[in-house]
Amino acid sequence: MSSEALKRASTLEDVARVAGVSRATVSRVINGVRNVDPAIQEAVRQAIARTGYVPNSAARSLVTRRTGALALVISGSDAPETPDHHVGGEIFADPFFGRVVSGVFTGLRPLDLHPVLMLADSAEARDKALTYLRQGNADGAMVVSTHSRDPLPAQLLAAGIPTVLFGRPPTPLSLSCVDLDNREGGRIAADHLTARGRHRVAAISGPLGVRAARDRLSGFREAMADHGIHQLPHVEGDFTREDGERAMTSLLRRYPDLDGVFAANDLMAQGALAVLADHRRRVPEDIAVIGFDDSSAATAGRPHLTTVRQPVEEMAAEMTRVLLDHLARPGRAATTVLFEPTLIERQSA
Amino acid sequence: MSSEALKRASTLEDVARVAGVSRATVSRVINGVRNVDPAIQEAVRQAIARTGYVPNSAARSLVTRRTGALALVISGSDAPETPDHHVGGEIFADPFFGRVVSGVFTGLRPLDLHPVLMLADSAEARDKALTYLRQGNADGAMVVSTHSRDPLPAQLLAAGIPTVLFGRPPTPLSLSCVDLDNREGGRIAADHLTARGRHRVAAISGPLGVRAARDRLSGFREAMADHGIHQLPHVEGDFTREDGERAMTSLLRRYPDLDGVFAANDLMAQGALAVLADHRRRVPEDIAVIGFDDSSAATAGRPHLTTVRQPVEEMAAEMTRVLLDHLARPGRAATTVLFEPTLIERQSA
DNA sequence: ACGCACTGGGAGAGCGCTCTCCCAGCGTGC
DNA sequence: GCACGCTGGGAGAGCGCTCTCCCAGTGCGT
Repeated sequence: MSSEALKRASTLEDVARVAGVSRATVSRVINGVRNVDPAIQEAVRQAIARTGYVPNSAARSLVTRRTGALALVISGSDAPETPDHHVGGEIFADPFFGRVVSGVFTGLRPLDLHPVLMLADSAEARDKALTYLRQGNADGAMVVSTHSRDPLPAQLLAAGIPTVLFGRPPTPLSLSCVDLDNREGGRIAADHLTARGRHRVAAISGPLGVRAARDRLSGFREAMADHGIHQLPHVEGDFTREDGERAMTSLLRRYPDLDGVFAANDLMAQGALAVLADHRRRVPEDIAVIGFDDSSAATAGRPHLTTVRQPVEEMAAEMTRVLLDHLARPGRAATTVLFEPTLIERQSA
Repeated sequence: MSSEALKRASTLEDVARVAGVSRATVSRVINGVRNVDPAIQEAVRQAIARTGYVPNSAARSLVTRRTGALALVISGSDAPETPDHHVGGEIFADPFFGRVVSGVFTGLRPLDLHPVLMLADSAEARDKALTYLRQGNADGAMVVSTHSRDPLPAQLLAAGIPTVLFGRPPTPLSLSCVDLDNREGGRIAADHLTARGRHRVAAISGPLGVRAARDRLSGFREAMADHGIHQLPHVEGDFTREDGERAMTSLLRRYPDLDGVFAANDLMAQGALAVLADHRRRVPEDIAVIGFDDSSAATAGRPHLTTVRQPVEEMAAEMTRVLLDHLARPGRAATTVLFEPTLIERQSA
């Protein structure tokens, strides 16, 4: 209204003065707490409009001890920071990341919350993230922790920060988490491959330091053994497409008569597909390929990937809901929500 | 230390008491402001360690008027929210998003800052984002605004929120921005295609409501005209792989003798490649394909895409630096940083 | 010996909000 | 007619921090 509007944001005090009431009443109207006379309510609303008042959230969180922010922590393995690579490049390039973000937004949309993104890809970054959280910059944390010996979940627990994990930690913690039944996923892949009559089968696993990767592999191995196949060529990959290419190349050289491959994620399966195309192997006729995740990579190339679906978006949304629930009702026991993998049958197997 | 550590976080006051100094002195030590006697400094540090003190950032920002958070706003076109789709699914699935995030982290890493992610994909979400920013939840905003008539940049300017844009707005605003010389990128694609002897060429553009898409197309058209080619079949896509497939299919039906295609991003080029494979067209022998971006999609399939590189990570990092600069020195004039596209020659053209 | 700049620490006033008290006014039951 | 609940508004005490003053002590020049 006046020229001072330019220099200084208006405060509750200003609104109260304009409306001719006390600060407390304005606060009541804004937060919808207790009964306030309709006429006064209207006067306050007009005063707010006239002053262009916007509540200051720092002041608010100082007293409420709530920030209205949730952290989404990507706690990867310690990434070597090469000069030509950008921070977290490989993590963010993975469709998995986008799916998690999408799911988190789905869970957050109903409320007025926004995630603050943190990358904890080194001991230093982890400490900073922890400090940041302890300073009360966020009300809680959602942690996508890949590496088994990641200390962050335990640290968050110790710091008393409400936390939900994407993926179960290797040793149980009293933290809530959402996860996929990865072992079952591996089994599904094995069953499908053998049902298709494949018996000379190999696996491209994820990094064995990652629990999900281990579970997928052991589920696959178990089911294969159930089908009488005990010899299982195996190459460890790092979940990137490039590594899928490398793994497939090495597999092809060592076991030229392979007729089936299970890759622990779609990106590596895509890499395998590319190498197979280079070698003029027909998929699925000569060699069947089955991926994992059902990410956008599955239908990016030709043939479309048959894959074990992991409903990442749903899982991330659920993780968000669980965290919100913990914030709403503190002191509730930790829960684990396990999702079931499903087979998505396309062309590659 | 004591049992009260459990119930109440320690404050400056506590540290001061333990160290036997005043609050002000503790604050000085923590913030490294003014000279403090080394002995006292040490005493304060020990007191901090003993009390497990962590500064409360809400209290701090209340007085400093700084939050230490920057917003990364993805202000897309109004997305229809279908029940089966997750929020922002397509945006987050695009490698572009991950590259932006990676670049932002690169720019933020040196400081202790984390981006808070906001999705402004509807008028309502935009209002919420604006409100959030006006409440002082972040010190500034980085906006990836795609759609031409997106009102958000102007609103942020009006609200006096330090803002940097990824991509120039259609009508100049006094906001800083980083962008690619998209027109030049289109030209590069045209020059390369004609240098390869392709004359029956078509374009798959991005949505013409997006300035970058328009610029790429007009640059391409201009250069083609320079080479004597004035007839240019054109299909508008929406930057997704699926739409690339759809566009290529339609192009192939209408112009079966095409020998070159320019797709305005790699995702659509990848879709085109898949359709060409389905039609048994050899790339690049029968038909050359050139993409745009040089994202991970470029080398995902076979053949590898020849593409016009947009250094998204560098651009996002620069956007972050520009914003930090504006925050450090308020009142500086808005700047525009223009990046040059480069040709990355691979197999598809 | 005195004044004076300079160094380093303390006191205390806020920053803008919430929330607990407290209290005036009013209807109700006996 | 009076005590009593009940409704709705105001006063004011913080939340935990920063930062401006202010002031004591020290070393220096003259």
